[in-house]
Amino acid sequence: MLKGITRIGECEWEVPIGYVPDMRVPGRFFLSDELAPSLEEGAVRQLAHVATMPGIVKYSLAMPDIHWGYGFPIGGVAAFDMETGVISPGGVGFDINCGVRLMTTPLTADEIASNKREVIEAVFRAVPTGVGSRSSVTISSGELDRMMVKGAAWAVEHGFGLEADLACCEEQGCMQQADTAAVSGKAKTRGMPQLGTLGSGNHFLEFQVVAEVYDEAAAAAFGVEVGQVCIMIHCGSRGLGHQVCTDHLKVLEQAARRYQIQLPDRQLACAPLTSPEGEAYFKGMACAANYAWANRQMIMHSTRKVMEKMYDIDYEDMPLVYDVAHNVAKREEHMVDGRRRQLCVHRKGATRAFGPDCHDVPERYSGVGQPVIIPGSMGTSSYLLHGTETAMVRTFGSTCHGAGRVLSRTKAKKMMRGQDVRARLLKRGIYVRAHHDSAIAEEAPESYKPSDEVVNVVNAVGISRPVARLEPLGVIKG
DNA sequence: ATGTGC
Repeated sequence: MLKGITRIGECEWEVPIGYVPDMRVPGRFFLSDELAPSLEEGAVRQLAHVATMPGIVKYSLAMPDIHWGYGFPIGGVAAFDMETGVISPGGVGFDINCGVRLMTTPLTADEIASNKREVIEAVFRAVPTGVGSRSSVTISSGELDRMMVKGAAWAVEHGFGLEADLACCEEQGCMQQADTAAVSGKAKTRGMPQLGTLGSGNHFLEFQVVAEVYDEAAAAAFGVEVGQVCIMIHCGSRGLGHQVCTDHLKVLEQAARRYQIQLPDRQLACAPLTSPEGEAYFKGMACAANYAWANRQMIMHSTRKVMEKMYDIDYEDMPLVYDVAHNVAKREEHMVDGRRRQLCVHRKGATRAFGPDCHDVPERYSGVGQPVIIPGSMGTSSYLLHGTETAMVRTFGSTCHGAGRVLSRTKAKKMMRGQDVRARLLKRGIYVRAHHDSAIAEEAPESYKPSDEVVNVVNAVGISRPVARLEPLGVIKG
C-alpha cells in the first residue's frame, strides 16, 4: 500500500489528515489486497484534496473502483453541509447522470439463441449510436425545456414508456430543482438532436442472461430469475450534460476565487451551495440529469418496440427493474453522529445504495433496498445488488459503480485490434455490434479491472449485497 | 464522457 495510508479493516483504508495540507476530514477508501496494486497515487491525492473543501462532512470517500479523474477521483463520494458546504462540477463529472438501467424480458436465453444476431442488428438500427449520433425524433426547444424539467416522465407522457417505469427510476427519473434558465443556448443546441441516442465510449446496450442468483427473495422482488434474458442500457446526458459542465466550470472557477475558497487543484472549482453560482450549477446539473433519464427511457422504449415486433411478447412484459445515476450531486438527509443533517452528496462514478426502509425506494422493493446496478466491461459479468443499512451509516448510502479502466484508450488501441476482440467474444457466443472496430478495441475486457473483485469488496464491507450475476449475450457499442 | 485538442 502507498506510504502514509493506514489500514482500518480487511477492505478499508484511511488517508489521515495531513496526507496533504489543509485537510478538514480524513479520507477513507475500500479496497481488497487484490485490487491494491492497481491503486493510483494520483487518485489518492485527489481523494485527499477533496477533504480540504469547505463544509465536507465526516470523510472524503472512495469506492473500490477508484481511479484518477477530473478534480475528484472517479469512484468518489463526498457529502457537503447544505449551509456551509460547496458544490463542484468535478464531483459529478462531465457526463452528468451517466447511469444505467436494467429491464427484464419474459424470454430465456435459449429462446433468443437462434436469432440473436438479428435482434441485435434490429436494435442497432433502432437506437442511434456513436459520437455525434442524431435522434430520429425531432423536438422543439420548448419541448426540450419541458423535458429537462420533467425528466423520464416527459418521455412517458409522449408515449415512450409506461407509468410504472417512473417508480423504478432513482428520484422517479426527475430532479425537482431543474431550471432551464441555468442551461446555455449552446447546451440546448447540442442536446436537441441527441435525445434517445446511446453515445460512445463505455456506453452500451447489452443483452444479458441471468447466470446466477445469490438472494432468492431479493431476486423475486426485483423480478429476475436464472436463465432469463435482460437488457442493460448504459448512457448519459450526451453533449448537453457535457456543455452544462463546461459552462458552469468556467463560472465556478471565478466564483471559487471570489468567495476566497483555497483549492489545492483548479479542477476542484466550486462555490458555496447557498451562492447564486452554486445554485445555478445545481439547477443546470438537474436539467442535464433529467435529460439523461429521458434519454435512457427513450432508448428502452425503442428496444421494447423491437422486442415486441420480433417475439411473441407484449411491451408490458418487459418491466424496468431500476435506473440508477452514476454521476450526480443530490440534496439528501442523512444521520451523522446521531444528528439529522441536510447534505449535498456528490457521487462521481458511484451508485446510490439506499437501504430497505429509506425514502425513494420503490414500494415493491421496500424490505429489500434499492436495486444497485453494476455493469461489467464488454464480455464480463454485470451485477444486480441491493442497498443496505450499512451503506446509510458508512457511505452516505453509496456503493461502487463499475470496474474501472486499467488501460488507457490509446494503450488499448495499440495493444489490440478491434476485429480480434470481436472474434474472440464471438467464440464465447457474445455478438458485438459497433460502427467501428476501434470502439471495440478501446472497450475490450482487458482494458478494465474485473467487475467481480469490486463487487466482492462492497459485499465484504456490507455497503451493498449481490442479488444476481448477469452474463453478456450480445452488445451494442457506440 | 465529449461536434476528442487553445
